[in-house]
This record gives sequence, structure tokens and C-alpha cells, in this order.
Amino acid sequence: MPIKDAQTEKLIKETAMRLFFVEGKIHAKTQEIADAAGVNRGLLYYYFQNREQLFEEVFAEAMLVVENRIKELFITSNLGFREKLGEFIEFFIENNLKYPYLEIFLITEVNTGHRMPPRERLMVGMILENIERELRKEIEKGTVPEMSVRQFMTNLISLCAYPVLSKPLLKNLMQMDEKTYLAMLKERKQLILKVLFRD
Amino acid sequence: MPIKDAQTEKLIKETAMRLFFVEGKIHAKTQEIADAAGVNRGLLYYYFQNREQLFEEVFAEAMLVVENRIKELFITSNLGFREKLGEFIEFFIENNLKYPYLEIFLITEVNTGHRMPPRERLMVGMILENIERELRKEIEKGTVPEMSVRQFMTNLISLCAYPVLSKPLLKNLMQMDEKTYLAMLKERKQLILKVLFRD
Amino acid sequence: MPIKDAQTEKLIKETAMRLFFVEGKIHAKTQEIADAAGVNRGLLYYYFQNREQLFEEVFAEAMLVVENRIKELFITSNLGFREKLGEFIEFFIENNLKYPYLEIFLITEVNTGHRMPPRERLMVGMILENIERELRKEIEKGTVPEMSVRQFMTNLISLCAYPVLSKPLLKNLMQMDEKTYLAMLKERKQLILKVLFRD
Amino acid sequence: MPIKDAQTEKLIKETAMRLFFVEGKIHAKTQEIADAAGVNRGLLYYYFQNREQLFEEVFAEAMLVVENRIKELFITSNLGFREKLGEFIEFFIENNLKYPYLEIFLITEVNTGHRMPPRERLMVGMILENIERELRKEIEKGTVPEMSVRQFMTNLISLCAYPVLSKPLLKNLMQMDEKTYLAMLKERKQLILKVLFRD
DNA sequence: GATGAATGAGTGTTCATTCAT
DNA sequence: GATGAATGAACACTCATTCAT
Repeated sequence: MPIKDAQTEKLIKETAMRLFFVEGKIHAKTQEIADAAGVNRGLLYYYFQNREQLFEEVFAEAMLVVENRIKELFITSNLGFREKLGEFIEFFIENNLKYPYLEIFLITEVNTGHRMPPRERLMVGMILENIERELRKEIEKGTVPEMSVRQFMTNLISLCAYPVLSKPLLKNLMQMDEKTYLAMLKERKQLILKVLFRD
Repeated sequence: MPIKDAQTEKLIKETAMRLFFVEGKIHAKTQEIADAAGVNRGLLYYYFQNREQLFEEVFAEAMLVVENRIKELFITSNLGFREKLGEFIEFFIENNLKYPYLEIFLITEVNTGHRMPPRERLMVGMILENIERELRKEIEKGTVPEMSVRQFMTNLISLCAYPVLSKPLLKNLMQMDEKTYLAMLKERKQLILKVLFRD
Repeated sequence: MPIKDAQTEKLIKETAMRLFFVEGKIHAKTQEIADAAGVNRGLLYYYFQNREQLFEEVFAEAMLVVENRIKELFITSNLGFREKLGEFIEFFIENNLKYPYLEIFLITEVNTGHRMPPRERLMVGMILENIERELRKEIEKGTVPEMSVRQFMTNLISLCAYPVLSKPLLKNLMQMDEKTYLAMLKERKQLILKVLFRD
Repeated sequence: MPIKDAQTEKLIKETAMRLFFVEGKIHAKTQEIADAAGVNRGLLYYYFQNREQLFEEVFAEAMLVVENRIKELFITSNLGFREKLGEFIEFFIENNLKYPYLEIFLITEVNTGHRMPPRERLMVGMILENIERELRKEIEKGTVPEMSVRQFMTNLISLCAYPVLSKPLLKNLMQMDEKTYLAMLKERKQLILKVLFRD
């Protein structure tokens, strides 16, 4: 007996989100999605044109959260440089923990040329300029070794993203249990700043 | 008494390697593989039990190179700490550039629980111990901020792996062309050491 | 006590009639029919048991018009032979122009054994006898070459039906525009009599 | 156990031809076609891209026979006018008897705008001119009543095509059994000439 | 009466795999 | 060794039909 209120569409989307980006079942069959949501398979097509469309909506929704947070931090907010970066690290790690397969999917998609990152919408140009200005000051102060803003951002993102994205791999390689690994990730929020800035 | 020498098997494997890990066509159909190798589809089944088996052999071969290099560096060699790390960075970046989809696949596989990294074979325990010993000295000297060997290794690997693994994404986000990005990666070999060690 | 008057049923039927037999969308989906009628799909099932039932009613209605006219002409009326045939030709051509897909559907249905023509109801036996009587006279007069009533009727119907039924095909083959073709059809009403009778 | 020689493709095509145009199962499912041919359903896709492609090939082949015969008669041959028409009538009736659903399909397709008749390939312009020339002579001689070549051709084709195309309908309406109806059709080859020409 | 939601049977198509030659 | 043919188990998607409100 199906849930009757109009929340069904939301239910399907949330179920799909979980399967795709939490459980990593990017190739989940329409049947699996329907089963997981406890609805009839045909219903997916009632609410979404096809599997692709459902996927796109779910993906877009997930990306939107990231976009909004980034704009909020780097465009709107009035935080100091390190506070901004701190918040960013925090958000980036948390969001990747929440949707462990989102970024890996994005990377794969861009890699294979199936998708382009939304440079425009993200206002990357402006963000990079802002960060460069602040970075130059730090380099002059000697708190950051001489490097381009691109190298700096690459370091920042790498240090945030990779440990989350490859959690099971690193966890296993370094013999850590779930709790210990999560503790380590939590610690990183400070550690990354300590690595980037030599105060 | 093989009439045509066993080059064919090698040809198939190399073609598959290219498709899977160079071009990222992890889901390449048997037909595509056969076509790319210029052989009949049925022939794949003569040399390999099935698609899975072919994939495994190709994957294992690719991983073996990594394993051997790591053992060579961290177990066999007599290099100093920074030299070891320098060589490791160099190799890691180069190998990931050569097979851009190898690590991303490994991560995904371990993430989804379909595969375990070969801890034993890699002698990770011993390597970690060795590195920890050297790391402690550096921390005492004050050239590295206080952190666990696990955090240190996580930083090292993140700084090497992520920029290569997400090359198209970062390249596009930061508006760089292929040449510039490769130059940036080359530069990173020194930069990573500069970030890790505060000499 | 119907709140909205029963026009809706009629609306649906007329819409279906148009789709099926005017526009030739014999396989129109229930959704298309509902959309074209501006009603909800489920409503079709309120008024008609199922799609088949709707189709049957529409088809029966269309056939009834033909039946009535034929009976009127050949059973009831007191017209002379040629007048009867003249009226029949006129009606047959006009009705086929109005519902271009009706006869082709009927033919197909009878061809495939899904349907039988309503011989009884049409009183074909009596009509054939009547016509035969008149035809004999003409043959004796020499205004019609010797032939069975069946051949005669076959000629008559062929000369009326085919040019309408295959209008787009013949129109295109013979390079005629819509207006010219319709003019030709109009002319045929006289021409057919001229071909059948050698006065 | 499948028939192994390369005749399988032919077998599939011939089976499809039979289902589509002999038995009138224009919408035969791929499964029905495969079953009727005694082959696996997937095999259809081995030989033909998809159902549509199979259909097209079968249809094109059937049309080719008609085209060739028409060109042979009206372009190549040196027969006299009535001989040409006699041969055409004969062929047209026979071919329609062989593939009873071919023309009805063609008509429907052209009607619905899904297809255009191959005017160019058929060299309709040239054929119409040739016939017109001969027709004029007959009209002058008084053996044919005054009419355009288009009306004449329309009559000719109608008298040939319709009785075959609607065989089951007419047969039933006029109470004839298969044998009698076929005899009537055979008779028509002379009768049609007798109707067209008043010798 | 009317509607949107839900269902399930069916249908074309893909593809790894097997097999006879 | 190598090939083309053949198979069968999916799988995405469509659509007539039902049902609760």
C-alpha cells in the first residue's frame, strides 16, 4: 500500500540520493531504487521522465548545496582569511562524509568528459582573485611559502578531499577502525591549517 | 605448440589496460575491447575465462608495478628520508598520470567493499614503522609540526594523488590548459616537500 | 443528478472519433485521447469500460451512418437506378473524405479476421437482388457490358472508394495539389457513371 | 538447435515478410517474429539493428519487386497499349494477392505522412506522359470517353487494387467463398479492359 | 463526476557468454 | 587459435487500467 501524499516524489529522490551518493550504488537499477523506496517501478517514470532525469535531479540537488555554501563563504561572508578556510575545510569534509560518492562521481564525470563543472555559477574567477589577494599578504608575512594561488588551492582541496574520498582505502591501509578514522578526520580540520600556515 | 605466438593474449591485455585505466572506459563492453584489439569477441573467452577475469589480470598487473616500486623504495632502498619521499612523490604522480583511472577505480572498489587493499603484500606495517621512526626525528628537530604518522602519510598521499586524480576537474575550475597544468604538477614534486617540511 | 451534464461523454467520443478516423491515429494512447479532449485519463474509464469499449462505440456510431444511408437509398427510396447509384457515389465519396481512415480500418479489421461486416443488418441480400434486377435490364439494353452483379458492384465500389482511401498516395504519385485532387474527386461523381454506363 | 548456415538472415527476413505482409501482422512483436522463424529473439538484433530496420528492409524488398515490374512494363517493354495495361492489371492483382497487406500498409503510411512514395525512382512523370499519348489516341477513336490521364489511371488502379485489398470484406458482403472470389478476380483481368475500353 | 497517484504486464534492446566449425 | 552465429538473462521504459479521495 503506497504512501499517498505528494511526498512520494520526495521519497523517491531521497532514496535515490542515498543509493547513488551515500551507498555508492551509482548504477542502481530502476528496480532497486523502486524497491528501496517501497514504490512501484513504473512510478519512477510517473514522476521523472526516465532514470537519467531522476539521476540528474538528485545530482543537481546535491551539487547545489555545495555551490551555495561556497558562495556564502567566499562571496557573501565577512570572515577573515583563516576563518573562511577553516569553515571551508569543515564543510568540505563534513559534506563528503555525508555523501561519500558525490565527489568521486563528479571527478569521474568530468574526467570522462561527460560533464563540466559550473565555473560560471560558482564564480570561481572572483573567488580565486579574492583568495590570491589574501594569500599574497601571507606569503609576504612569511607564513606561507612562496607559491601560486593555484598551488595553494590545490593543496587545500587535496588535503580536505582525498582523505574522505578514499576513507575505506586509507582506513584499511593504515589499520584504523571507523571511530579512530573519524577522529583523525576531525583532527585534520586544525591540522590542515597548521600545514598550510606556518605560524 | 601455439601456431600464432602468445602475443595475442598480451595484445588483448594491453588493449584492455588502455581502455580501462588510460581512457577510463571501465565499463567497456567485450565488443569494444575486442574491436580495439582488432580481434574477435569470442577470442577473449579463449584467453580469459570471462570479462571479469580479464579485468582482474589487467588490474593486478597495474597494481603490481605500484607495489614493487613502493617496496623497493621503502623496504629495499638505502635512501634518506626526504629522498625516499621525493622518489615516492615522483613515482606516484607519474604513475597516476600514466593510468589516470587506476586509483579512482581502486578507491571506488574499496569504498564499495568489493575489494580489499593488499596490506600484507604491501608490508604496510613495516613501512609505517620505518616512516614513523624518521618522522619522529623531524618533529623533534621542529621541521615538521607535531602529528601522527598517519596524519603525515595522509597529507603526503593526498597532496600527490588528488591533483592528478581530479586533473580535469581542477584544470577546468582553475582555468588552466593542459601544458600549464602539467607544469604545475611537475612543480609540485618540490612544492609538496616544501609544504611537508619546514626547513 | 449529474452535476456536469453528460456532454463530457459526448466530448470524449467526438474527440476519439476525430483522432481515430479523421486524423488516422487508430493507436492513439488513452493519454493522447484524454489530452485532446481536455479531460483526465481516468475519466475515460468512468464513461467507458476500457479503451476497446470506447473504440467500439465510436466505430459503431460511424458505421451506423453508412448503414442508414445505404438502407435509405436502396431499400426505402423510390429513385431510379442511376439516381440511386449517383446518390450512393456521392455519399460514399463524401463520407470517406470526412472520415478518411474509417474504411481503411474496416478493411484491415475484416482482413485480419477481427471483425465481420454486418451483412444481416445491411440487408445486403435484398439490395443485391434489387440491383441485379435493374442491372439485367441495362445489360439487355446494351448500356452495360455483360457481367455479374457482383462484378458490377465491385467496379462501383472500387471506383468510389479507392481514390479517396488512397488520396495522399495518388495525389503525390500524380503530382496534384489538394485543390486539384478534390476537384478531380468531385468530377468523378459523373465520370464513374460514364464509365459504368455506355449511354 | 539453430540452423547454422548463413541463410538465417534470409529466414528471418522471409518470416518477417510473411508475418507483416502476408498475414497482416504489421505490429508483430519481435518475440513473435523470432518464434515464427524458430530463432532466438536476440538474433534479430544480430542481423538487424532493430525491429524498425528489419521492417524497412523487408518493406523495401517488397516494393522493389513492384517498382521493377512497373518500369519493365512502361519504360522498357515494346508492348502495345492494351497489352501493357493487361500485363499491369495481371501483375497488380497477382502481387496484391501474394502480399495482401503490402498496399494497405503503403496507403496508411503515406496517409499518415510517415512515408512518401518514390516518385522519382518510379519515373512516374515519364510513364504518365507515355500513357497520356496513347490515351489521347483512344479518346479520338472514341474507344474511351473523354477524360484526363489522371482520371484514367485512377480508374485503372482502383479497379485493380480495391477488390484485392478488400477481399475479405467484399467476399463476405457478397456471400462468396474463397474459390468463387478468386475466380471473380481472375475474370476481372479481362473485365477491367472491357470496362475501360468500349471496343 | 473528476483527478492524480499507483500498478503490473509487456516490449524492444543490450550484452556477456557459449558453441560449432 | 580464431571466427561468426546463437543464446538467454537482464533492463529501461511504456501504457492500459485501477483506486483512493
